[in-house]
Amino acid sequence: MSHLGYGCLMTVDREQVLRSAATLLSRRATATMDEVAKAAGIGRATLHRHFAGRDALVRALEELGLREFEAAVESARLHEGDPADALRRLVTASTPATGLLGFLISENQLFEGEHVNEGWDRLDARIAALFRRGQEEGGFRVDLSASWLAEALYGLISAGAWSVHSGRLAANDYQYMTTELLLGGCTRRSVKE
Amino acid sequence: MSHLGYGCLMTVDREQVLRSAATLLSRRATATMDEVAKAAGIGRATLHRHFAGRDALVRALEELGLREFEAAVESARLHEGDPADALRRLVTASTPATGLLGFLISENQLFEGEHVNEGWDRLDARIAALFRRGQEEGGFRVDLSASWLAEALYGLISAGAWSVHSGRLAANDYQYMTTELLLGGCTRRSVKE
DNA sequence: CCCAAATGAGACATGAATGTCTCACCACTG
DNA sequence: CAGTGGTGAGACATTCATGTCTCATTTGGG
Repeated sequence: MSHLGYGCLMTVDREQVLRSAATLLSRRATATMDEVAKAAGIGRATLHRHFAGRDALVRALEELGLREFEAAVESARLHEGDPADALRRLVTASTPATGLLGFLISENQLFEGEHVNEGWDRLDARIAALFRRGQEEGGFRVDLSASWLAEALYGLISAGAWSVHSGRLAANDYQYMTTELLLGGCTRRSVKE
Repeated sequence: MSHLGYGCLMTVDREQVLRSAATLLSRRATATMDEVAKAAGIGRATLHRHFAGRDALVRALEELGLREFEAAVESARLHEGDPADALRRLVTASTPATGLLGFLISENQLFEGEHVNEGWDRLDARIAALFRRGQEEGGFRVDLSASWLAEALYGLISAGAWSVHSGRLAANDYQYMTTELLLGGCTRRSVKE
């Protein structure tokens, strides 16, 4: 039973499989189960033993990504201290999940009519609230809507994840490049022009 | 012969089909040809008459998106005047193509090993050159690499396209939100802190 | 050393999407 | 008022990914 995850010697690392799957699927969503398996370095049969099917795989991806991002949001304590610092903490804490997030962000219509993960909406609201707080406390510009800033954050995370994976951006630079660009864009200028 | 495109009364608007296909596929890349057809408001048979198959459809998408983006880059005259203004012109000129770009940006591994569109690389280089020029002329910060700024631009275009399509961002605000965030992030501060 | 558990490779059946075709219908043309 | 060209709907065969299974092999534990 590798059911609850870690441990269980000799068994496939479920999370590792999901991470490589996310990386592959985020840039070629039509990839075959066989390709997903190969990308994870396992056999297709084994992949099927862990995930009943493609749907189950994608749902597991959603779940893990959401769980990790939620943990990141939690640990970043968005409501405390300087909003800019809170944003930095968020980017730092979510760094390990960028691969999964890249997938969830770009493919966000995974299951047709389905009530788009309420969990995601909740996190989205908390992040937008951070930007709103920054605006109210005077540090962030108010001419860029909080919800747009949240969307921009997702876009930059996604772009950063891909840049790192494709070798155009050093992994060590990811956090700085992302936070600086976003903060630079949403911080109010001390002086006009 | 609707071969060369526009005109031809009574015939399906090829570009319109491609645009709606891009919008759909960018958020659910596994969508069926039938769904693509319905999204475009035409029958599956008609879709097949215009595009030999799924591959042909995607390639046509690539082609049109690249062509439109190239035209935008061209008309923006990136090497002239203030780099910030050039960037504004680019965002403005590329606005009609955001739907297509959103697809091409997120799904950029469309055909396995294939030489990633050299056309795209060329445009990418020109855009990175714009940011580099901005850095050399002193207007843009140099601690964010030009290639990262280019990637960030793509990410923001993609995020903006989706925000507009999903109703979270007014179409009229798209250009302002995108350019202001990016320019705010890459412009050097007149005063420290 | 032997057993249990998990894996990889492959064969196989199934099903869904694909691609092709026919036919009736409508719009515009001459 | 035919005639032409494009279309939608549906039937159909086919392909290919999927999902299930078996079996040999490897790995780690008792």
